[in-house]
Amino acid sequence: MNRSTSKDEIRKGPWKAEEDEILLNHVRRYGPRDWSSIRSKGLLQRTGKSCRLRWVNKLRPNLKNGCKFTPEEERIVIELQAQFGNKWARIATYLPGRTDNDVKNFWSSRQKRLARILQTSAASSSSSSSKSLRTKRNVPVRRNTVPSMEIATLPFFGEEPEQPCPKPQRRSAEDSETLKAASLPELEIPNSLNDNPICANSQELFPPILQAPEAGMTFLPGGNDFLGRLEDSNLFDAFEPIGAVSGIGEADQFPGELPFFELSGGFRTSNLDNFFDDFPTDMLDDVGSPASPPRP
DNA sequence: AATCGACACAACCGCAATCTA
DNA sequence: CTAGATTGCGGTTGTGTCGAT
Repeated sequence: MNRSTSKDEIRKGPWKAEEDEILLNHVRRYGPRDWSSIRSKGLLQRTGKSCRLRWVNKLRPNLKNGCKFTPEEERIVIELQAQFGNKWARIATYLPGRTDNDVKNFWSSRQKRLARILQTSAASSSSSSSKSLRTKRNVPVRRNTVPSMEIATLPFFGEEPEQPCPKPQRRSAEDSETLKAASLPELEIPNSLNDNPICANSQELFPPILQAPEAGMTFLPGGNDFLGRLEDSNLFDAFEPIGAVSGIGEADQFPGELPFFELSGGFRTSNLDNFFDDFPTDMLDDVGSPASPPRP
């Protein structure tokens, strides 16, 4: 791979612990800036760009490294993506401990999954044999699960404090299936950032982040946008129109802080919780070929 | 046991915006 | 004012892991 050779050469690829340590020392001493000087001083054979990225994505304090996105975080991302588009850095400011890269990866992963689901369903719709994902991954059909719109009416703010980063590992298939089979408890995870030590700590570290980036910003729940972007209205015929649930048509206002965690009047868009996970995969069997891909 | 596909994650690249001399 | 340097962002790619077959 020729990751690093001569002294002048820029080193690429995975970071070593020693490099991280050097980078951390630099930040401790000079702060998170002057990235280019790290190389010019001969401390590391990395570009300033690379150093900055490493700091932002891995070394910065209070990052939720190794934590899968909680349903709450997933919902926030979905909402904000509908609102802002692919402004990952902006979206990430609403998710303490998450980086733009995290959000970006999460989203693209979801998009791929959705695209695959739609593709599979389109391909199999003609043959009416809907093995698709369910068969392949042995996903149980959840005909009795609570429809998303009903979930939206459930109490959203849990009581028990969430364990911070309980397990730094990927979501196992078992996790996913458990989540699907018994989604309600999972959906009632606590939402208060203050309950999460890491998040609470983040308030000290990133106070500005917890303010709405734009004061008085109008928050359109985004559900309509988001659904619209799926460009397959038939897909959602089974659901009530979003606006039909407790006056969703009107714009909500962000409170001054913690915009997504303390919305009053019910956070209707929780219908997007685990949006993709909540797809009963066979539901798509009745859907014809999408007019166009979900969204690039 | 081997293989494959899906997924999560890390890191690079190119471009744009911003800063600074 | 301007050119070069630096920083920030979004898109993309590469890799490792895990479950299913």
